[in-house]
Amino acid sequence: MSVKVRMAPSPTGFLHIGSVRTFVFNWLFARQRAGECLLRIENTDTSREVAEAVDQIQESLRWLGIDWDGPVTFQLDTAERARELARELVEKGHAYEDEGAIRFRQPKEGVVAWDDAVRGHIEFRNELLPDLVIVRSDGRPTYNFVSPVDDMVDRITHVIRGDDHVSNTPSQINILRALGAELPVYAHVPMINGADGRKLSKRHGAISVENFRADGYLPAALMNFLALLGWSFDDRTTIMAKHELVERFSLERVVPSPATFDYQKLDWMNGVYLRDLQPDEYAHFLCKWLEEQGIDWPQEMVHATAPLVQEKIEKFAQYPDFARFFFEPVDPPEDLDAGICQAAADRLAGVEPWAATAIEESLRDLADELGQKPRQAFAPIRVAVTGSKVSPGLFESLELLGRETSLARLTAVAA
RNA sequence: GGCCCAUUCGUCUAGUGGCCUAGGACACCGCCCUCUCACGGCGGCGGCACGGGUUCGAAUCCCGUAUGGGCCUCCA
Repeated sequence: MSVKVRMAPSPTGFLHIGSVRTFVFNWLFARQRAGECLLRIENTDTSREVAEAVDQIQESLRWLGIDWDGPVTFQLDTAERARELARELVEKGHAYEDEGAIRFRQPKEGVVAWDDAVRGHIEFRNELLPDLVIVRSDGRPTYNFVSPVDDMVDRITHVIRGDDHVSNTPSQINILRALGAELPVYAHVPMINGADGRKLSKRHGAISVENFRADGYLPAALMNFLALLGWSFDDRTTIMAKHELVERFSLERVVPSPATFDYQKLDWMNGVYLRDLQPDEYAHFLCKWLEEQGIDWPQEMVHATAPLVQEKIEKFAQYPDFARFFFEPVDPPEDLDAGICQAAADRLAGVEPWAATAIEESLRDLADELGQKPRQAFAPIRVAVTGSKVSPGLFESLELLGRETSLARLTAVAA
């Protein structure tokens, strides 16, 4: 039998990375089993809805490479259907009116239990479950009612969601039973915390997909990282392309305990993906990112610098500072060794051809003649030319900058 | 407070009673490479929350404690 899952964000703002991790699991599961993955916006609480959120959510998912089957649906669209079912429940004695609202009548004895695909057997005593409101006095059905109803109507086979829903599950199961519906398989995946063990929030760093996009992470790297938060393939595999994740994912290997979001590991992983790109691909993604950030440096030059920075930075957000000297004037400190800069300028004036290897040869000769170690001699030259003690390869940078600019920067220090 | 859940290096995790002298990755430290930074190579540091059981044998099973989290809204 084919599986069917749903991703169910609420449109209250940008897509939170924790929700996305849950969606990644849903998506991987569905794609692996050649099933369906729906996108349902849970907008039952109209007061918290943010207008642009619905578009934003889709844009974020598309960017990450997560697609969905069929049109986007809205929880509110099934409100009428839910109201009818609520009335039926009242007629059958499974629910009752209470000050204009309708409450679900929980069974008063026994237990409600399910075998969670992630956490195993879980059970609750019915007598402890409150009779929850399923339709508000203003007629809008509540989340805990519409959600199982939609799952029933959509014939969802696996409900894969955050474990903050564990406590809602017994009530939703009782509702589904009262409705005569078949139960889906439940899989409650652990939450993601910040380094302090608290819920991941702004003060921890990037939290929405848009944040990560703006920081210059690659979608494939982000997905790889997210998939590994609470799931693993084996004891050693960490870098996995999308198709490999799809092939290898399984709910059985999702762990039940919460995970901490490790930004450093994400950075490392993104660096791995960045370095693995073909040079032209790298340049292409870099240009796209710069454009998104509103930085309009000449594309041709950006392309030329790409091979010089590819192995040096872990995310595109580091590019502007690292490569700025290619595009803008530098402002080196006063205390540079003017002598060696002038000597370098003199030497470089006659280098032919103006290419990294010839430049390197010439500067090494200079260092040699001055009786200095290369690292010692090149330091002031680097600062004079790039404005920083840390930069892409010096000789390649000089080549790219061109003789004129290079000499100008070197002599500017001497002046 | 009640109910439910979780607990292996700092972090992500492997581990389903003997393969564990607990493995890998990130981070960190050291060395090598080296024009800086990074990459790469080599090495190091570091963990089964605690206490009881069960068993010939427990990170793995059971009970308790502690800690953390979730839910207990006419929020989702």
